[in-house]
Amino acid sequence: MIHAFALTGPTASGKTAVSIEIAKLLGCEIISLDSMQIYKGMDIGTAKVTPAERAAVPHHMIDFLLPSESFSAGEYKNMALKIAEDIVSRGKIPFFVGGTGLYLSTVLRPECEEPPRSDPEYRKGIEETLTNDEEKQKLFERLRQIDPISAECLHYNNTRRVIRALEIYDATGKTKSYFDALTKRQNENLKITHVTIDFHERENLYKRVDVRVDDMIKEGLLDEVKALLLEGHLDEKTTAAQAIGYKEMIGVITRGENLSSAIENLKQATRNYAKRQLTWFRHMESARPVFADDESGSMKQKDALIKECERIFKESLN
RNA sequence: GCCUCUGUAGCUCAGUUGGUAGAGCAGGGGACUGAAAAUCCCCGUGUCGUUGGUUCGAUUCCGACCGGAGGCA
Repeated sequence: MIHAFALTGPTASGKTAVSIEIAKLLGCEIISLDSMQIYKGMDIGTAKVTPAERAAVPHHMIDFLLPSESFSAGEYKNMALKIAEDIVSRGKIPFFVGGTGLYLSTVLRPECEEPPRSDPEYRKGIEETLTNDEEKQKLFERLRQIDPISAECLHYNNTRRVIRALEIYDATGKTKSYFDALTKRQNENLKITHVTIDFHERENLYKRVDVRVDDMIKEGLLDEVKALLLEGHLDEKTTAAQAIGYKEMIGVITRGENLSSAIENLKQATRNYAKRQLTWFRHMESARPVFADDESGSMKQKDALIKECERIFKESLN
């Protein structure tokens, strides 16, 4: 049985600073819970922990892939759990920190028969047939025949997930809902103490997002993306090229789009993303919210926030 | 000064041959099981610039006025 900590929250909520302090205080190693910080060279745009921070506290699941390589939540789970065991064997506490909700949810599920890896060729083949609304509905209808349970919780417009559900069936002859059912119960081997940072006043978060984006630009996000492009690691089709901050800069560099409007778009996309993250974490059963601002809307001192989180983690150790 | 266009949701704009209006974006809520920084779903009352007039009824037609854009001087 592994006992791990998790700290989640929307982008720019201050997770990193809190996590470093907690890790030092309670003896943790950090496992990044972030689908973009896995990539080498994507530092500024992902607000990756600095070398100094990494020297102070060991970080895992960072910088091990090129942006041109693909990755998945399943691989994340396998790798991260192995690392967590390793950390425990060294007498430290594994500490998941980041904003990718799916990765945390996946880690929390029990290990059992695994659904197949997703196949880009299969995806592309189907996507090409989806030229209009009618085709989408037809595809959805096929899923409804095969796996009505999965179809029920999907909208036919969400072709990405409709395709995934069909892919599982076509590859294995078993439905997506079959695999889902296997993991419905809790992972008995993992106990998690999960704190999520929230805001009473949404505007406080959005202001921080704007400041963060301006900082990224000052730190040289545009040059970072230029360099990645030159090295040929950021071609348009990869996941990494869709990352917020990267897609906008790619537009500036390769399509001559206006930089200041790209920055505005980047801020907007980040705010929208932060809201989605909030929704995800607020509804996670494991999540215990800690607010970065008080009810009247004024921001808490950083130390106060750290103390609050520390108290929850500390108590969970007994 | 004259002429033309224009003023409708936080923003950009549709629209009503006269019966008080609707899209996109923003904003809010939600979903999420190996692409997830992705993908998708739900939520639209606002002095229809102001003020007179015509009309049973005006945001819609007419006049004046006040903004804005352009043209001629």
